[in-house]
Amino acid sequence: MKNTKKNAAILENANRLFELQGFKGTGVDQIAAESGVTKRTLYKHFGSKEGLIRAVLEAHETSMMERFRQDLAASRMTAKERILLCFDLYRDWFEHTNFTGCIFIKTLNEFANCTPALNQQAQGAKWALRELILEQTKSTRATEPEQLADQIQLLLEGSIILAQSGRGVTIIDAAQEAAAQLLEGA
Amino acid sequence: MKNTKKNAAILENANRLFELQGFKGTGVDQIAAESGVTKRTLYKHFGSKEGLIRAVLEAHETSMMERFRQDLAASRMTAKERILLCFDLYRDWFEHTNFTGCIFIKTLNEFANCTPALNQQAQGAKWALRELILEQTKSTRATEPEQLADQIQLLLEGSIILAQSGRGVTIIDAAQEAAAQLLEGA
DNA sequence: GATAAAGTATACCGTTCTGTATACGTAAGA
DNA sequence: TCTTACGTATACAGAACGGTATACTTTATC
Repeated sequence: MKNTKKNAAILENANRLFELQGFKGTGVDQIAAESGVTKRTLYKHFGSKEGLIRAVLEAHETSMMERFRQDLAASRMTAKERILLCFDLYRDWFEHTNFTGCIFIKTLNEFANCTPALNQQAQGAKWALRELILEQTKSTRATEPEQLADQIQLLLEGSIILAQSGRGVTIIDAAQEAAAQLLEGA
Repeated sequence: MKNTKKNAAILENANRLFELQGFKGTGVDQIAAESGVTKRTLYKHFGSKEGLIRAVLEAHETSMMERFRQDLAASRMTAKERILLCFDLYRDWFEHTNFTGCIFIKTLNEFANCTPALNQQAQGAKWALRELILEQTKSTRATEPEQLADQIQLLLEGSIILAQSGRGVTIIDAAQEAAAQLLEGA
């Protein structure tokens, strides 16, 4: 019991600090300190910094996908509406005070050429999102659901970058509009 | 003369290593060593690591924009064709053996909450790209050139992320297709 | 050819990094 | 109650970090 509570605290703080400062910009000491835990304990639980990052990414992917599935299944909507709802979810994310970009994108950029395991994990998360979108595009009876799913994801990923680029939250409106247009044409 | 040659060598190597390993993942020692220069010289030229990063970003933005303007002005094309050509340029970039993502996106992700100056510089580069796209969308006589430019950039930025995510280079085809469709509808 | 700038080699400073060792407290189950 | 497992506090090892100092050598210019 205590075990899982400490564990969760470490994961939460690690996730927060990694998002704020990046992976290589965050020391294990800081994570341990802010989690109210000694380094010794942290290393008992996760083995290494890389092990901790793996755990953080896994937890993040799980909660992200759960969140998506919940929100998409919540109300009775058409597939098209569900796809457009994704952009609303992103809008909420961007409006959150602590928005600092996507942790998987951070992973891809920090570890691409030095830690393949982490890189693959981040790629896996992005792929999972695509599969989720694909489920929806298939339901729209679009002629090319795979390409449509790719295009929706392109807009979503792009919106993360531009939201980070000082473009206001309004960038998501342009993305949503584009998605609507693509859905119409498919 | 020698001065500028050393200077260029440092900038090139720093750019390459930052792209490969990230900013915080690359030490000044390595940059100096691989540039055939002592740390002393590097610090004489750029003052600090942050100064070097600033110079790298500035040089990168300059050469990127020059490259774009050259390629877009090369042949006689319609504005729509020029916009679609941007996706071909990105395809070339992705196919390059050393593609490791966008250095400005790396900057946004590594320095968002600890070095505002670098963050602003990266935002500036993304904004410059948008302005370049906007010039083209205005020429298409689209009803909403600003939103259209945003949408084109969304697709371009998204394609960088998905190209890094193990999705093949083919992702750029989906992006280009989407752009064509948006241009048609505008 | 003298002079002054700029480069080199090398060593160092203080800090921070990941990761470990030692020694002590605490909780719970047999 | 005793043991086992897990936590703490603290200190340290060894390396890498950004940045600087000293002393020697090259290079360009007047």
